[in-house]
Amino acid sequence: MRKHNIKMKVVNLEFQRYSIRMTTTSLNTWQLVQDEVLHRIQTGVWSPGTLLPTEKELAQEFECSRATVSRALNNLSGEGLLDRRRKGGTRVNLNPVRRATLAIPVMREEIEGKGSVYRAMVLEREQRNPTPAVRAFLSVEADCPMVHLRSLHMADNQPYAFEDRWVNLQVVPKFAEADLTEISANEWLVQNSGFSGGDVAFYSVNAGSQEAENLGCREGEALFVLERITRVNNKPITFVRLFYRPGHRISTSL
Amino acid sequence: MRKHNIKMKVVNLEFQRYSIRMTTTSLNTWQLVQDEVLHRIQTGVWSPGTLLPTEKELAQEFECSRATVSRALNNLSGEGLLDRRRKGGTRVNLNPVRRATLAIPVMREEIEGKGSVYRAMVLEREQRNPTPAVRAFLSVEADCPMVHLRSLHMADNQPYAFEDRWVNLQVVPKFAEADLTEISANEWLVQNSGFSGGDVAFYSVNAGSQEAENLGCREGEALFVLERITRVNNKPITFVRLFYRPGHRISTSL
DNA sequence: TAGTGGTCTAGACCACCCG
DNA sequence: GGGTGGTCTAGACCACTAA
Repeated sequence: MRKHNIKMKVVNLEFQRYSIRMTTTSLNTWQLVQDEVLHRIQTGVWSPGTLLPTEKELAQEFECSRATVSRALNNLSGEGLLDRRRKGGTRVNLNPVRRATLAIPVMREEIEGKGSVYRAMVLEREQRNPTPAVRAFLSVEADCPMVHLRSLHMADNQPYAFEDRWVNLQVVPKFAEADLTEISANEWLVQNSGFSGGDVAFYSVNAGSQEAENLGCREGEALFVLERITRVNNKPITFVRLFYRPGHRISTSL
Repeated sequence: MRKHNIKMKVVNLEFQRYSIRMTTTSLNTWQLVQDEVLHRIQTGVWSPGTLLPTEKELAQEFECSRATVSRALNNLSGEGLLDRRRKGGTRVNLNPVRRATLAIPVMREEIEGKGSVYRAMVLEREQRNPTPAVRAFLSVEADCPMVHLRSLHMADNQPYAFEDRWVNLQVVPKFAEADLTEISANEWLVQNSGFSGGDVAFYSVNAGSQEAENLGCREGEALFVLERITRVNNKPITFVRLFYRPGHRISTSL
């Protein structure tokens, strides 16, 4: 996309948003194309359901290569704004399913990132077989050796999150001797075992007596819960529930 | 990346995972490269902190173009596994910050996607100025004309989520006459106004009397809340809180 | 079956930034 | 300053699928 000597329509649109462009310093062609397409969608030039010109046509209009147009459109498609299919062309999604990307950091970084001092303490640690509920969740055998941990994550010496974790010793037997005074179970596992996938869920529960006691809140208070199953090679390696203190929220931008 | 006539090491690794490859039918070069790099990370060939070979070297090893290697590595970087910087090279992240991508669909699609019948009812609709709390959230003036809506989303005639929404009539004046019997407020806004960005947050609250009554649950039960501010052109257009019925969870895979 | 987007290449130039 | 990744191109072939 040449910055000068360009079609009238594009010049106008670029000019309208020049103040924005000046600040964001987006000089890349694919970003300019993406912004321009986004702008046309937002202003209704291409309303929901509209069939966009082909990549080749857009490449001609913007005077850039098809690959560059493709990158821009694929980005918008990844954000849920466009629906692209071979032969069918590219359309503006009727109901743009926005996808929110949440970062799930290590607890230490989450807390230190807020400027607080991180500290963790292991409250309870036992080696045992899984409870029936845990067994069902992880689909492991009844006699599978596991470590059950309860820990507390502190921010500035205030309870921040209560952790209830099961670790599968069949997959990571060395965890039985892991020293968790320096690093947390999560950090140990990240550094000492692979990682291939898992599931995350968020939900909300009323605090039980155990959570209330450890988090220093009333029983029954609504707690935000992050639940995660981590697998390596399709074998469940750990199952963890993180009960955040009341008022915790996770947020992101669209 | 040629499938045959390839270095011994790669052949071996491909062979080890052949059963997986057979099922996933990933024939693209960039996917093969990505899988291979992922595999080397997971098996510790490239442990956390390790500096990877340059794109050019990897392109030579995999016998493909640098652009293809670049795509594979950039994908992994986007997933938080790699840290890439010019001149600095590509490293395996020490603490892989996993990013979970959550889809935030329109309520109708969320419910119909579960095979249930969707129905929505507007419980209350009034035109008024914002409360101080809403004003602070949206940073609008005190005399900004708004519509305050309370609605209930039903799945198979059971309460599914309770919605508390404010719409900024300064930005979308036509909303004042919107007919919300056929489509929901969200759908109306998606189709009748642009969209440029917003913030989403998830948290958890105890059900108040209003939520309990409408969702048919006890007061004090822990509810999962999705809160969203949507903007067009940096002007707040709507602010919505969705209180899901007890037990609701959102989940995703890593 | 024809037309669209998906992928890949070889090469080029450039911006960034570590040493 | 030099080496890395970031971007871009022109062209090619291919996979999918709507008409």
